[in-house]
Amino acid sequence: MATIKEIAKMAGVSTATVSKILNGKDQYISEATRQKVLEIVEREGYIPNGIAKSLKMRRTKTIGIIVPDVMNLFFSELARGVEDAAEKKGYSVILCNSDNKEVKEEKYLNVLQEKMVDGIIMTAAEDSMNKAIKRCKTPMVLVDRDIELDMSVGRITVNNEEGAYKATKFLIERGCKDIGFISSEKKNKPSAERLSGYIKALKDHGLNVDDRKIFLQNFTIDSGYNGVMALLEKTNIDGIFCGNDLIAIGAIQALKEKKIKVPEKVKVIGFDDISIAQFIDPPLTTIRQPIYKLGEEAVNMLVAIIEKRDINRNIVLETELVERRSC
Amino acid sequence: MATIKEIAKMAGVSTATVSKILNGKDQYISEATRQKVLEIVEREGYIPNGIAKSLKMRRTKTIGIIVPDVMNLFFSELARGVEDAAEKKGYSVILCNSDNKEVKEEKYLNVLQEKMVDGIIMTAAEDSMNKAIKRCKTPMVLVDRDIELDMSVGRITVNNEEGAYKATKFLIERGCKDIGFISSEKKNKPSAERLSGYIKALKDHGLNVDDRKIFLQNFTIDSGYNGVMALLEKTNIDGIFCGNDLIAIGAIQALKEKKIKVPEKVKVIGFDDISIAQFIDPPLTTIRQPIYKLGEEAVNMLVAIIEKRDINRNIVLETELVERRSC
DNA sequence: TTTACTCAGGTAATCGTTTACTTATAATTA
DNA sequence: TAATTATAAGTAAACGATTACCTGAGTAAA
Repeated sequence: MATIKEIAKMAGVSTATVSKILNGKDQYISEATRQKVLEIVEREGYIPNGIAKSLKMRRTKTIGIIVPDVMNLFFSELARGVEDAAEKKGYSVILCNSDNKEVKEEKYLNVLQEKMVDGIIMTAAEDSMNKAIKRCKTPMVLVDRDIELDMSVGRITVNNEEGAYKATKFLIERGCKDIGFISSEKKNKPSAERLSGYIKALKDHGLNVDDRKIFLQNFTIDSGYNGVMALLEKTNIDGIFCGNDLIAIGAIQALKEKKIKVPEKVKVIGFDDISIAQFIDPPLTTIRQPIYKLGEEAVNMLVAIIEKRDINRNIVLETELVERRSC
Repeated sequence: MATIKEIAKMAGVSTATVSKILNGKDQYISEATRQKVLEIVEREGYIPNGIAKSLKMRRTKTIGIIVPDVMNLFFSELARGVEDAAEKKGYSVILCNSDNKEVKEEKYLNVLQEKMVDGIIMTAAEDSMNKAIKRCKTPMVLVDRDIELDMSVGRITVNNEEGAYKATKFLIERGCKDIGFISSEKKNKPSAERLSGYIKALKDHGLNVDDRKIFLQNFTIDSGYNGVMALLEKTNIDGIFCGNDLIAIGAIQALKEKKIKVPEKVKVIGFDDISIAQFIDPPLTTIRQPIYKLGEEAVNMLVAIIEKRDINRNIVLETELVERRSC
């Protein structure tokens, strides 16, 4: 692979001249040499060494994104939003899957710092990550899950409590009296917030909160299935608010197995509106999060932090109820 | 951020010594200095600058992956397989979404080369990419789609024709006489191969190939929907082989809308076995591709090429029919 | 005593850019 | 004419690691 030095020699100019031309700092370069250099660059298929450039410039035009799992539709959409926005701004993105494991999160945080990424977008598993995050000097924005932390990092979340409130209220208005809640553990922030919204809505409408109707495990299809099975053993339900759409999918599957009709006997509402929510049977009523936008906004905020522009470092996006046929 | 020079000064040793210790080349380092250096490294939270390292070592321990769209479940699973395997081997992965657009593919190919990735894994849209690919000096393996090219790149594909043959044969054995085929355009290699398998199976079983039963558009849910609508206008069908599961989802949706029962009136079989195939209604019978494994194998092959180990550069994985309730 | 070898570390070139300075010439101004 | 300015380059020092080669002390063998 040719280097700038060789290109310079071929063109009979200095490396400085080549560099200036390639970077548009050609105010004081004659058109003749400009053309000649460009020609040789083209002919040789010269590609500048970005690593050398990064070393000198102290920036890599690369950001890292740490998510639990890209195979999860929520995070694949988030990742896509991030990548699209990053690409527009001239950044590449390094993808890391943490499986919600602290040890992997910490490892990736380290790798990304070694690779000198300009910034990191992260969905951190738990509050216990805050030491590691604090130690990290790279600009960072936390997405989806808020972490107890000082204000040095950006945060982009969704109004979970209000979304959950809307969902629960919707079920109540459709006549449900015994509403179950299936979600992830409380140490998962969004899950905890959705639980609050659920409880608040019940109380506001004179329904009482019944622990036997609450099942907290994971944000997975399996948990949805398990949740329904567990709930049905202990109590009666005529509606389920699922902490996310994957849970809703598992829940509906379990209900079908039990020959319980959705929405006639039990109404189900999800959270997220992942892309397949409309294609399951029945099409899922759910609380839509602007997932793709979450990713875009994360990049915008991150780049602002990187460029030391002054911006709002705490964005909360709103949700929207999407009515389909599962309620 | 501290540099190796500062660490060396604090420890009262040379940078060479620090470097050797950090890289395990400490055969000729006394335990005392080793401890002292490690202590200071720990205390200062020193993280070596990977960019500088990469410049000197001429490798980045990073690979790039170019796929049409991570939001597509097929590619998110592929990406996950790649990332997991890469992580195990100490590589990071830069994610690029091409939307099947040549201009984006070429752009990313360039960016990745500038970033000096050690290798590239790619699902290239069309044969027309082969010039750009040939020009690229970085080790590369093509996944999912084969491209007319000399043997300098690795390829990992699936036996599409045989899978399609199995699928079509399965429908025939279930009593279907009028079998439609909905898939992507022919310039998409896997789609073309699946078409061949479909045709071969029909011929082998004495059924004739009817152009009105073939609809080629995209590998999307919408295309599945459009395909069914188009097919129903022109002809009768009692079975559909869908070029992938997304198409099958759209097809089933269209059939439901038309009040045509699946599988009673029309049997549907997909291709891929993406993670949600089992959760749609009815659960989708499909030809499973080892998608995750495709990603893993791609990394293994790529790393072998990077390390100049001699290996088979053309792997074809087998498919497997997964029977569920849509047939 | 001399030679040779092992041990424990240091010196400095190198990777491929960018860019603050410098230089040289030509053009303009006073 | 002299001084200034604009134009068109070139020089070389970083950026932060790695590592081939070098050094000097101690030890063992001849």
